[in-house]
Amino acid sequence: MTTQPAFRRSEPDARRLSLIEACARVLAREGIAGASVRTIAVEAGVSAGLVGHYFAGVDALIAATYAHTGARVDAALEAAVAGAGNDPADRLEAFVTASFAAPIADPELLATWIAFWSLVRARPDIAALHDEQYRGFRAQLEGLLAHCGLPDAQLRRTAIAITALVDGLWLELCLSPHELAADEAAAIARSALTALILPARR
Amino acid sequence: MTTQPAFRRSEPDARRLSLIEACARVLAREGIAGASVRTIAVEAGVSAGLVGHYFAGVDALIAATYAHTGARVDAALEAAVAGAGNDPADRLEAFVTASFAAPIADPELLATWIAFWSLVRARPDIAALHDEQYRGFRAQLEGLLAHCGLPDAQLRRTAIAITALVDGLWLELCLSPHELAADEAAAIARSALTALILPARR
DNA sequence: GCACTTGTTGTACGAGCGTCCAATAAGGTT
DNA sequence: AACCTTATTGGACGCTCGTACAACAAGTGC
Repeated sequence: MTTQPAFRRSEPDARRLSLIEACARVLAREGIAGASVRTIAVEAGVSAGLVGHYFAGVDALIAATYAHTGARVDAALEAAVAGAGNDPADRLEAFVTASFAAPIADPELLATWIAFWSLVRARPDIAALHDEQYRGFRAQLEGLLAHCGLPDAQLRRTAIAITALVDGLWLELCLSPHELAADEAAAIARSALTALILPARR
Repeated sequence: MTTQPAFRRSEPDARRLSLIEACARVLAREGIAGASVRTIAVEAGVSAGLVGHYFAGVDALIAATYAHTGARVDAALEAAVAGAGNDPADRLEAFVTASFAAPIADPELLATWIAFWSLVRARPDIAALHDEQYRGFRAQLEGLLAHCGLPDAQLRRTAIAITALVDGLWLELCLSPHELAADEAAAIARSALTALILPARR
């Protein structure tokens, strides 16, 4: 009888990624309070000590998870815009409504996102990641708005309003999924978008 | 030489309140991770054991803090509407913009609020409080919208959109206070509100 | 088949956590 | 002045936390 291996080695990058994904799942399920080294390690199917081998500490793992999740969102939004053709209005609408379709509208991702928000005030490194993410999101939105003919003077405020709307709908989608469905959120975002940019374009 | 008292007794209600307020301050400053019994007790200037005397546990204290904070917000919004006169449009605008003036626009209150949001998924009791708070907010908003002549068919979606906008602006106000000031948020909310209800009223 | 690298485990440590509870003392009553 | 109620303290309990580290073993090259 041949004894099977007690564990399998992984490519360092693959193991890093699996830890990050496990961290995201734990954050989504239990919130920041449950995101301990041991819980995350169990979720990833490894021992607790391994976390220290790949990350400087649990704080660094959480920050890496934030960065990874943010990149996922960015990529999905970019793909949605790229697939929307050349009409500026179509591209803008695709950008906004992509937030309420797969893979972004995933409840797990939204819950993870809220966990990150709750860390911003107490953790300067998380705050820096947030600011970066936020600037990128708003810059892209301002660009799309400019191509739609929105006057420069209104770009900033309109972008802030739309971002706030999207974030607020994300919140509701995550906190009260029984009250608001993703497709209704998308519909609300679409009509609100029209209402917000309509007055300025005529 | 007369020895001064080692501690002072308080009216039970006053002590309860001081614990709740201390909890809110800790939540705002350190987030949910720092809201331990000992930290809160130090913040309130009492011993750790006293928390157990007034609340079933730290979870109950946090829930009570949520309820208290929610009631504070409700009262401020109600007062704003009451002081806005009789014109339906004025009352609606007062309701929305009150969210960005004292005492609601307080960074500490906003940070506390985000800490609560991060608890909703993992804590059924907090989720229940959230739903209650949310229903109340939206019901009042729908009432104000109806008085402005908005068709019944659009009440729900418009109320959701405005609520999302307000929550999203709160978020930004709290997470990036250096990027967005309360008065600019109020201006954005005001003009967005106009844009959102304008198309439906003509 | 041996040696080497290093991914992985398990344990140990100190600190902080929530909770419980006996002892203390403050403030009012008689 | 003696007394009673109970708000308040401070310490003890068992637990989980993050981190560090020595021992182990999987996979690779020779």
